[in-house]
Amino acid sequence: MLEVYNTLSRKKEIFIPQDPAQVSIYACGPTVYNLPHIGNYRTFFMTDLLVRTLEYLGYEVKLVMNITDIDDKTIRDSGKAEMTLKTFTEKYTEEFFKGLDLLNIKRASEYPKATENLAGMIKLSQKLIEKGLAYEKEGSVYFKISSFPNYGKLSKLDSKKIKIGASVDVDEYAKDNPRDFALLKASSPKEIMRGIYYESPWGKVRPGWHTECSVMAMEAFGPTLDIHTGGVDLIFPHHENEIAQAEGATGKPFVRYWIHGEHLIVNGEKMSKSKGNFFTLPEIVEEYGGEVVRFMFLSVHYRKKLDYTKAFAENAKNNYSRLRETFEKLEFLLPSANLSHYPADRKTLESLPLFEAEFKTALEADLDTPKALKVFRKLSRSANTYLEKGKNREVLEKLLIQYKSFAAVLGLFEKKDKKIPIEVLKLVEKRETARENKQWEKADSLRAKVKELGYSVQDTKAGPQIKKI
RNA sequence: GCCAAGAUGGCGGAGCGGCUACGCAAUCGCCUGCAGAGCGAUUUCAUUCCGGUUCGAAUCCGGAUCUUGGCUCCA
Repeated sequence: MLEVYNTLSRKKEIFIPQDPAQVSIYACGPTVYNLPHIGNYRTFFMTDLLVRTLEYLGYEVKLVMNITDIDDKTIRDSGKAEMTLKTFTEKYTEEFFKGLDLLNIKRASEYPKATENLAGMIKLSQKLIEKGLAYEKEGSVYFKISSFPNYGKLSKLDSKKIKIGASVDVDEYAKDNPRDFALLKASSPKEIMRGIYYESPWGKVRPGWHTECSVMAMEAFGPTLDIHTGGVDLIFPHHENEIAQAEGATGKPFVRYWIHGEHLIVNGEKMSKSKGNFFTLPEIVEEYGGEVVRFMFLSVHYRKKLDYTKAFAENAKNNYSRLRETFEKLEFLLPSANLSHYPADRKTLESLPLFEAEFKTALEADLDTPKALKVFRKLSRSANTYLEKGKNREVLEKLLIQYKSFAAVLGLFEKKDKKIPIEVLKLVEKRETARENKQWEKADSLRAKVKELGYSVQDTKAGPQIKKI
């Protein structure tokens, strides 16, 4: 039984999908106007973790994540770059996918784009106008929050008390009430000149940000979906508005479980370009590797702020390496493991189901990855201890299977190691011969050569273990 | 102003009512031609402050102090 924290109730709830055959998840995806930063990816990671956990627990999952490829920022920055909106957003969509791969984030079933869903948005707007929940003004369509009594139920904000921002939008668009939000925005003359518009009953328009998500989510799953994910900052107004639009139109509950991921901050401060503490994913991956970044995410619960600091990153790197070391050792030793030479260690074998149970319990408790990692470490230690005294094939096999099972749920150790070059293998072989003949100087110089090629050799009882540095 | 979240050892950072976090650092041992790396074990050391609940609290409940975040584009 999976328990998740539902923002709607502010409580942990037992998760029961409406359709036992398939869990429906909609995740807010990126706005493709620049390289996503590491905090963005923490949220995408969180959704990936959720999917993997559900699959581990035996569910079939369908995940849909949108790509916002038209909004104020994409229009503005594509203009600055003197590119068409399409070319510009395609470039950053590709970057986004590259980032997912770096973090072993599994692809969603679909990535619908805002620009491809205008028909649905226009239809939704029409329906809301018919119901008296929206109105047209100067070519834009706005949602009238005063007509929707449930407004504020997710964010727990009183719609009358929401502070009106000093945003330019307030005067830029003629709304009845400054708190009303746009479903469709009238395209500006400049936008029309660039071809950024769609024909609608109210003239040439482009989508409002909130509209696309409601439309694409319902397009994929119908009026009610199981889970909707996103970052905490989307609770208000984005998700609040999604609820208003969807429930206003259908009269049915839109989302059964809202799951929000906390932010990543840097040295105790919010990431921002002006503070100079803004990190894109490639920058950090460059230094630590994608799996270590993933490990960082895993080591802090998704509803807790992750304070990214140098010390924290180093810590994660060490912890990660220790786990990986054991994994590699198991893989390395297994082929040469003797069937009967060593006795099967009962204690080790019997501990495996216990670890498995503990691991599962941890994830079921609102995706408690820090605890799951703790169990993983226990397994690692247990494996290490066993390897010191015995190498029975059966035990090694079972340890490795267990190891891989944990790793798969957490999304670790998936990077396929590039094949070791023949050159390196030959050098190592020569070195072994030299060692057998006790030609230590020769052996050492060969080791140095191997190192130059970017590999290290460790002498073990089972022979030399080669690793990429 | 209105909502939230958090304060743990030399450092970083888990823990969510009783039981080992873990990593770094230190010590010992194993392994080794050497080296590195690895592995195991060990010591010292903490729970922001003040109350309360409890047989028992880092953990639950008040209060204080400090820090951070949201209320506006935002993962």
